[in-house]
Amino acid sequence: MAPITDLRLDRDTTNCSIARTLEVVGEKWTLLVLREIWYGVSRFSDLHKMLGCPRNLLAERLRKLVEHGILATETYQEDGARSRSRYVVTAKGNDLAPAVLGLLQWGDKYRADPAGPAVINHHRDCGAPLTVQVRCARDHHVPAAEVEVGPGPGFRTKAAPERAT
Amino acid sequence: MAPITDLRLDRDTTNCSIARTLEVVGEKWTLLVLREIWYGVSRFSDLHKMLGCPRNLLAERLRKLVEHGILATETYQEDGARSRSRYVVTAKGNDLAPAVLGLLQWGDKYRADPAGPAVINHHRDCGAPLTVQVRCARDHHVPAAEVEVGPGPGFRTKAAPERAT
DNA sequence: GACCTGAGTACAAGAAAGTAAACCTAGCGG
DNA sequence: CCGCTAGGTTTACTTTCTTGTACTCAGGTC
Repeated sequence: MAPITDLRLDRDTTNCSIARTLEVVGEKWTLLVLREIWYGVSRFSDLHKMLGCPRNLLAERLRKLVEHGILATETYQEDGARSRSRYVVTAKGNDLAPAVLGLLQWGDKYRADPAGPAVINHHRDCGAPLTVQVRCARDHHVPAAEVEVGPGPGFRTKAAPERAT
Repeated sequence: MAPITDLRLDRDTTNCSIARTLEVVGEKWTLLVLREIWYGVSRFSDLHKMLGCPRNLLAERLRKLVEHGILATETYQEDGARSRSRYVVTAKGNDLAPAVLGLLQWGDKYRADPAGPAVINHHRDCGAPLTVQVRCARDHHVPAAEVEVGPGPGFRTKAAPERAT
């Protein structure tokens, strides 16, 4: 990745989508909660069992994820049991899949268990395994070295060095 | 995303590439440091200026990233100045690009600044803007709803409920 | 030889986040 | 109507992070 122009030292760093995403999902456990739910675990106590994280943190993370529309709660009732609630991933939550699968892919490549990856993702429709890729609008595969970073419409500089009037 | 089989309640969660990746880059500031370096900021004091994070944390994050081979230090010398060191991203670091651009993409979609994104990434070779996509080996574009999660070679169950001999 | 700059290290004090474990509450089954 | 279970709260404690200053060290400038 290389900057196309100088995004450099007077750039206003407060408008950053990466930072804003991390505000929502950057805390410890948050992405792992999401992972578990993707993997099919949906109830509070099961999540707690799988993750081994403190219950209050789990509760807090779930609340935040629901608040941000990444998860939703559903109530359901099994025969002869009282109604329960469980968590499901929304479309907004599913849009985090590229990012999370990107982390998974990196871990598989560089920090894998000797035995290999614990899970493998496939395309439901054709059975082939998945990769996360950066693509351009003309559908070229774009390796990181060919990424060019440039200013967008929300680009700002901070405290433009204007002289006193 | 849906599990193909029950990865469920007796799954051994210690073999997880997502968790292992987050051990390296999951702390506060780490991915933002990487962002700055991708954006062309490479010197300690400049990184400090841009991020506004405590110097000791910046030093610690940089050390860890270098330790893990995501960054490397280079020394360089400008005319008539003494030699300095700066940080550059390695190939291993560049492999985090899909994950980080995935976070960026999500932020652009759901938490954008009113003015729009601060940066836009293009394909250097053709100028077209980028997206991060999940693709299968047969090159289908795979939306999250078509991702099927199954056990891999490193899949383990924990404390298999074996009877006493 | 005194001072400046870049690249850190060292320390202290307070705030925030994370951890551990006990406690609470609503239904159901007996 | 007692206890069990799922789904949380509360409270106490520990670790990290933040804020902010001070110090080091090397090479170059004045």
